[in-house]
Amino acid sequence: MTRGTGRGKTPAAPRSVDVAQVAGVSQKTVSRVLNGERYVSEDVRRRVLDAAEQLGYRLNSAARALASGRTRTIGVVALGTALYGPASLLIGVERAARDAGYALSVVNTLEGDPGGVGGAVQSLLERGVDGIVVSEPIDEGAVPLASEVPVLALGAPAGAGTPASAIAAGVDSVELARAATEHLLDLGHRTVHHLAGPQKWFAARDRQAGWRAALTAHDREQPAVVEGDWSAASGYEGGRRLAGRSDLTAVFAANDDMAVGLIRFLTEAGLRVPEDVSVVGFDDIPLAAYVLPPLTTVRQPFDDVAREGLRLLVHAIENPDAEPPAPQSQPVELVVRASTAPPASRSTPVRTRQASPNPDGEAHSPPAV
Amino acid sequence: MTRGTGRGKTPAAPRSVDVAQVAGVSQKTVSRVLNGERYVSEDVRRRVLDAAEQLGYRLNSAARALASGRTRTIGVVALGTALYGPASLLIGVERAARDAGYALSVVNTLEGDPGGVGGAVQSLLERGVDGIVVSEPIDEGAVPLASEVPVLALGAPAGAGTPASAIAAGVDSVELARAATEHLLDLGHRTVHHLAGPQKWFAARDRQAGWRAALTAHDREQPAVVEGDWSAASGYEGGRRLAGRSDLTAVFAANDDMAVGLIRFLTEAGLRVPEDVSVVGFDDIPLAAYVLPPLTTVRQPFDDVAREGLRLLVHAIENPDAEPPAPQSQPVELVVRASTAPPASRSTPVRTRQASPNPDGEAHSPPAV
DNA sequence: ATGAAAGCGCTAACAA
DNA sequence: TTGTTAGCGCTTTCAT
Repeated sequence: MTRGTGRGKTPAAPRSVDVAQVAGVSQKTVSRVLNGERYVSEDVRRRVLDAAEQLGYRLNSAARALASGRTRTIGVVALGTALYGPASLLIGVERAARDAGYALSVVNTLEGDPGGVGGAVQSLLERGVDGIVVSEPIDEGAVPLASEVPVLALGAPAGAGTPASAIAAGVDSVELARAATEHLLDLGHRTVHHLAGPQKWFAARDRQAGWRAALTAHDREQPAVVEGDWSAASGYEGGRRLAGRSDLTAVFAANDDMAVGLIRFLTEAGLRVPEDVSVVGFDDIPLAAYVLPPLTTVRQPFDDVAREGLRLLVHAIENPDAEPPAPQSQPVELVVRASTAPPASRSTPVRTRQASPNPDGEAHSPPAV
Repeated sequence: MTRGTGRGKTPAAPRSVDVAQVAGVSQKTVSRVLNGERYVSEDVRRRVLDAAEQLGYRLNSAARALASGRTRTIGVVALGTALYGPASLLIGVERAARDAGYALSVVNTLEGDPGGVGGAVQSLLERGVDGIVVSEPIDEGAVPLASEVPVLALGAPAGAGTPASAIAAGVDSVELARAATEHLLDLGHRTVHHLAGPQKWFAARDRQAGWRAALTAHDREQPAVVEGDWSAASGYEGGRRLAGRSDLTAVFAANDDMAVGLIRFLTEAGLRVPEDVSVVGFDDIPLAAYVLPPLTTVRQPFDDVAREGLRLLVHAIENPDAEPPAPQSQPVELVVRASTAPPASRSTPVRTRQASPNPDGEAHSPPAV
């Protein structure tokens, strides 16, 4: 195999030997400079860098990976959803990885795909990643997170379903959910209903647990939970199930999208938000402040979570033996807007309109503003 | 360097030679089987696969990449935003790449980072990617898309600013925007105002061009464009600038988020949507059907776009010389919901309320429902 | 249809 | 502080 030195179209990319030759040093020295190792004179360093620049040299990371056994790549197993939470986490992970000098290889698992996570992890290992991030894992029986590289479970509670070898990081969703629920209780509501996320998500369970904890702490009744799938559509449907309850004055929805769907249903059913029913969401999506009414919600510091998780992962990669550094907890931030109010303001219903049968409102019916 | 055969913790991963030995064939034959090459007897194939399974063999893709010069990896340069459009495109790209047998390496560029795209492309080339996708490129002077591998500009119009070597794919945003605008004209509005996206985005320019084309075709007046930054917040601000116009009965917003912010402002300003002002968005985000009023918008087939773009890219990677296959165009889909209506219905203003000074509505003001 | 040998471009160990 | 020598685990010629 001749390196296309002939007059082919591509003039063969320069290698580190070429740089070495131009700089008048050995190839190993070039390697030293490129890796920032110690014991290189400033003079030599300059010459090497100049030569590299002059030749337009670019490191071949496949060769480096083969020789070193490391790829400086972190694999991410994500869910392949454009939901605000997962998407934000992915962005945070990418940024943190890049800052730490790692590239990112992303594999999505279709939800419901059996063995999806396992297969994704396998393909990443084949790719030689140095570490793996499983973002927003869902609990589908045994998750095969055990592997020869460190694994970060982003959004899973430590211990729950994850093997001890895995690192866990995330916000304390339980605490956030509790804060959301208590906000409603503080406003004077007797109890708070819950529109939950799909229970195979750890995130959904945590939020439900936080809601339950708040009610328990205040010794309130715990209404039956209605479960959605995170979508606004399911929030709308959830509204249909909740609207009939006689003690419905406050709802904690497990995410903002469902809260929006819920509000739409309640509004169409003639219930005013927040006069008749208060609603709290979760996430603080960018639209939350601009829907009508502006949504009271709980902010998730996705960027901080991703950054913190990656710090732990990179530490585990680069110090295989050392104790993991102490995780830092993230601050709770409740954002109070206009979708919550004291229950007292239940006066006379203003409008009474039937909920439209088609949630899309494709028809030109007068809008509910 | 001894392959950790000593009694270290890790028992050294099996290599293809090991598989060959177990199967009783040469190492090259193992390679043949693994790559699905022809001329391997069914018997040998079986033996090799069994041996591989038995040993728990996993291909070392760094070695493969070094030897073959190909990584079977596609690099993606994305914008690092959780906006629905870019996020959806990324998901589509990942799926399509995986289906085609390619892994994905993702690099985000912070918007406003000078030379961001260039640097990202460099790092991907260093990583040895076989092709590059630049998602939702923005026009910041010369985009250095020229490179030794095929580049797909996803969301850029063919030709505009992209070198000839690049492949372009995307929806025909101009056509979609024209359709949105014509929907409003068809309803009887004399003209349509435009809340545009940031003009350095190709997507924003295309939508504006489509809007202008529709007005020109119908010989209508073209009101001054108000520019936002895609966010609901900027839509709200845009509303402040638009609300004073005397002929404001219809607005085409360049994306759904801005439309939502705009509607919020108009509502607070005492203008009803759609009775006083009709609003059309762009994207059809999942929430579009559930905000109040449900948003008339134009659907972008992100998944189709990504799939089609990747088809072209993979073709270019695997057939460097061949002509590119003909791109398929995507269907226009206008989703009519409740935020648009004929202008005639302008009757008597019902409420007249000042726009609140704080867009977040943190106060417990009665909601605008 | 299968095998032998060479080498991809780098880093790791050991010298000097 | 710098250089020498071996591989890393595959794919690629070229034989057979």
